[in-house]
Amino acid sequence: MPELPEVETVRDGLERLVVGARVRDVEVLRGYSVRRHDGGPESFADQLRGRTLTGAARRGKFLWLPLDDASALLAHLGMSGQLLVRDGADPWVHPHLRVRLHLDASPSGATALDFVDQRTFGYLAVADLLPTPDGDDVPAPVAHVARDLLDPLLAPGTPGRAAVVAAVRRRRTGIKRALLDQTVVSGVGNIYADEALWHARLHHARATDRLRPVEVARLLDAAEAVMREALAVGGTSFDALYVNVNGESGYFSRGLEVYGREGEPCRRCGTPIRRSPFMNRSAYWCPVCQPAPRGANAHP
DNA sequence: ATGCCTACCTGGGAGC
DNA sequence: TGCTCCCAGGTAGGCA
Repeated sequence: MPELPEVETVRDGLERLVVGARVRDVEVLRGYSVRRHDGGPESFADQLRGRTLTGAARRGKFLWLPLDDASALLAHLGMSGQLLVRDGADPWVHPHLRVRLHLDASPSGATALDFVDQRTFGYLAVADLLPTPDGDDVPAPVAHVARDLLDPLLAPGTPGRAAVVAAVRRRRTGIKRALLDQTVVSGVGNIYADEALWHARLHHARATDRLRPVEVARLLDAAEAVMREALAVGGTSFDALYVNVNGESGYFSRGLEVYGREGEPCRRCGTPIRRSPFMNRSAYWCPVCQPAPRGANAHP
């Protein structure tokens, strides 16, 4: 569910509310939610108990809280994960609560950090922080993930941004597949991919190696812009499944131009928006503004 | 090495 | 009501 703007909204909330807090105790209610932690649920709890949360960082859709011992609490929200900050003495237990960190010494008064996850595709883990060539540290499971379009090292006009354009064009696949590949550029998911392609007037099945550099550059600009707009209003929510750390929804669903609008008129040309099967999901697109390449029926 | 596909889960809503 | 089917914002791992 959450893409970069939603994860960044959560990161920002954690930075405000739980950095500086100490983990007093850990309850793992569903072992599967820590399956990517080496050592299992007991080890997960042991490595967190007594540690202080010293920051809140993010790359793409991966989020982590560095600890006071050169490791970090890593979170991926998957399709339905939430991190909710509690401050009551006896906080409500959400039906999909998977892990609860009991906190003390929190400057904001937070008493618990809850990991709630309906579909359980998300996870928490404690992992070592590894240095990158550019000087920042990332948890080991994030080492293969590319930087994202809000990263200063990928800002427009930088060599980093040009390298992303080249990496996209080097792929031998459809442009949307490349945009969703987190090892090419991270943070873009199904919603913002479709939005960016609509803004850039590109069909999702266009071959990467037949796009001109300027077309790819405009697509990346569009993806960055739409994610910044979404972030400014707290992200995209269709329902209570995506919420910030206070349980509140964002407002960007109002700003979506194509995603979820099958049959409704394109806001540029009035043509009904189409929905096509794509990677076991859907691609939403305007057949006039985003003409399909030849042979797109074989690879919709 | 690179690209594609499926599995991993739970639940809401539509259709019968 | 209740069953079945379809759909959902993601990623890793295994296969060709």
